[in-house]
Amino acid sequence: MSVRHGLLALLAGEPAHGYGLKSDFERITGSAWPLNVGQVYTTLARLERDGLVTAGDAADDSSRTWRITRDGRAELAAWYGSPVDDRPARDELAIKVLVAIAAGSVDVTRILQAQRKATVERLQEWTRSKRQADPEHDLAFLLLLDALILKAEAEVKWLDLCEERLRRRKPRGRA
Amino acid sequence: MSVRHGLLALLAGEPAHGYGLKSDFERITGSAWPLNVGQVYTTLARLERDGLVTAGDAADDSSRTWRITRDGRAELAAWYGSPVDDRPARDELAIKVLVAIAAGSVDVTRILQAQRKATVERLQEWTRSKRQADPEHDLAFLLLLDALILKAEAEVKWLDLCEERLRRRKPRGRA
DNA sequence: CGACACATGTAACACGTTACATGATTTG
DNA sequence: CAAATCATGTAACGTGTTACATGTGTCG
Repeated sequence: MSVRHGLLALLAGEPAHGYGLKSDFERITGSAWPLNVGQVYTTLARLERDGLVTAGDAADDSSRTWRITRDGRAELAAWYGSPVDDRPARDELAIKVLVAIAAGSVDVTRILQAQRKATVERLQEWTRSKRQADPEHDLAFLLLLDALILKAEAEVKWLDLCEERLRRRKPRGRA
Repeated sequence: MSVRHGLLALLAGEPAHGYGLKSDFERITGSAWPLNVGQVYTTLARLERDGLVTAGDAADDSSRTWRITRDGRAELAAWYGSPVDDRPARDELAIKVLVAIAAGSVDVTRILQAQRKATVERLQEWTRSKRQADPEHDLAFLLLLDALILKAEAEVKWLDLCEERLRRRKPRGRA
């Protein structure tokens, strides 16, 4: 529900056109998460269906101005006020590794190393970007990079841990 | 595509019934990610549609045995062989914080602290579970806990970083 | 017999996402 | 004028997810 609530949050600031929301969203998220403009409109339609936003008819000037409703503000406040989902979302990488281990006949180490390589590469890109960012102006972008970097670091740590645990278990089949 | 590929991977080991796949999946992922059995069947139907699995008709004994196809094995190998999605998935927490900052009129610190509290709580639960796990038998479960813990730790670090960066920027409005 | 695990499946909906069609306005 | 940007929207599809309906077998 990121896009949904993201747009709601933007509209809480001031009414806007669908097209503008796309730009705002991308500016705020430093273009790390591009948003297809079509998705803005589908999402707005769903928000309208749920009574969280309204828009004047486009009849007059072919551009609709979207506004958040009272219910919308309540929903937004609830979103802000409650921590992001309590139980862990399905993690594709973890599932991949776990089923690979369970399968037995798969070269798990190769998977781990390939993933590690890819993740470290992304990590370096982001670290590079971070050095070039201006802490005064690009605060949001910087925070975003921090998030990506910390996540990637955690992933690398986990991959290493997997290898270690596997090695520690594996001593069998060989002298 | 976690469920989809997860089931495919399980079927690569040996043919199975839909119901059994549910149990296998949950056993392997330590019941951290329960899988509604209905989803198993919808997913199997989609895999069948895509030619990645086949199943005999249930006509005979009302239980269908699902098998992976050659295309299925190819797809699975591709999944194993390529790192998990290159560009970062939309991160609800990051988006929440970024739009909250952009909004200006939202108490970001409260959001950060509420989230921190919730995350630390989960962290402690998982750490407790980890202490009780047997490294010999519950290897998969242990790895899963490691993943959750490392992720949560990264999240906490990020939340702290956000607060710090905000504090560092904020010195205004007060003597 | 009654509860529980085994077993299958459909219908409906959620959000996310892309591709496509269309037009107005601005600017080089 | 042509290209880019602004602007709106629909159609279609993907996975994930839940609720519901249905039946068999087994064990206490």
